[in-house]
Amino acid sequence: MLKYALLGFLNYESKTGYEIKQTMDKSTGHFWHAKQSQIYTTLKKLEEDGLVISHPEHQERRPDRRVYKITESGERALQKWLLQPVTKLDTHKELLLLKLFFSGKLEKETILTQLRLLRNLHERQTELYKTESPDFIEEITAVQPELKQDAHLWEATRRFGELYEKMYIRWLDETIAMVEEKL
Amino acid sequence: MLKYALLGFLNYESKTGYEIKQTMDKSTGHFWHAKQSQIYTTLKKLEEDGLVISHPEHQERRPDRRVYKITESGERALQKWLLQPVTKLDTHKELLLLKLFFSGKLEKETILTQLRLLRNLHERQTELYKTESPDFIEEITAVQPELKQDAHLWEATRRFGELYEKMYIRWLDETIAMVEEKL
DNA sequence: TTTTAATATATAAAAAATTATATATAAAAA
DNA sequence: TTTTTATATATAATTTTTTATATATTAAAA
Repeated sequence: MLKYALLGFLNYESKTGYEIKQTMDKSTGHFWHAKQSQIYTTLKKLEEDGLVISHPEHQERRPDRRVYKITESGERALQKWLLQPVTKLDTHKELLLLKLFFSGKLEKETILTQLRLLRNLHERQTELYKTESPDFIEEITAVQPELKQDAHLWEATRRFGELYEKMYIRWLDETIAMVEEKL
Repeated sequence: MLKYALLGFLNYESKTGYEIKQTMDKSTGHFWHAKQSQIYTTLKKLEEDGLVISHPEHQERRPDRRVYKITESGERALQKWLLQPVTKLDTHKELLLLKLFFSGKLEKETILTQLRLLRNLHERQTELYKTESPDFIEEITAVQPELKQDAHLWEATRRFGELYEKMYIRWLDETIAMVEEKL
């Protein structure tokens, strides 16, 4: 699927792999991420398949860079993908749940310490969703008001992150209380 | 991390790769899953590393099977891993969010159809959490009451799934309303 | 002013995960 | 009674993802 994420970004404007990485981290990062190396190799494959084209740009005081541009074929592929509905749920990996599942023989306090530590991490993440991400959206639409429709959808994805964190903290509180009482 | 999941299951009792797959699908499936092929190859690696040992069992009317057993070294590795706290959040991939993020140019009705379809999927998943999973936990503790502590933790992981689905549906309802109003 | 960290760019190697393929029996459906 | 589907077992090939490595400049810190 990463290929479609890359096409999605390039459909707004041409970019280098490096720039795409920066943009992703600030926008889709919390529901779709990739390492820089993976972005570079996927861009190469997209070019082999004719969905993007690139040209090198010489730079004076930086390594040369390679700018990628979506092709018509790439636009069609993106459009086709966007029109396909999602027909099954994603599966996720939650390390904390995996550990907890097998923690029946650990001491109560060990489990509680781990749960409380994680609660802190999620508190911090919640703050990030409430501040950083909306700023990012406002910045963009200030400069490019034609992206207002897009911005509503971006905001919906940010909102998902916020609700997710709230849910997680609620579950942690419930689970901490349960462990205190019943284990 | 799959290796620790496998050690976790084998720490309850010896099993074949096939059996582990069945058990995983019914228990950790919603927060930690693996394909059968991956389970087999990871079991092999665990044996090379001395964390499990296996022996083949001849069967009359079935292909021979290979039963894996955790070693002392494996038990120590599992214990050590369980004691390490989780220090950073998992990242997830949510296909629907990725599509939505790039859907600014799609027709309103196309987006709504996709959101409503996904809402159905999540409704069904919610039902599964409310019925299937608790049954599974009750079955086990009926036969092995010494696993009651474990069962509380298993129930907590099931509860996570339930809260997650509720949150997802709430977000879908919010988002559907937003699209109807603002796009 | 030397060292360290950050920015900008990318490839190579290794590990993890998915998809495809293979064999054999039993049970169910056509 | 032939075909299909489900159960039980596993390996091979491919794709995806992560980790490690590489180069060069600028800015910041010691």
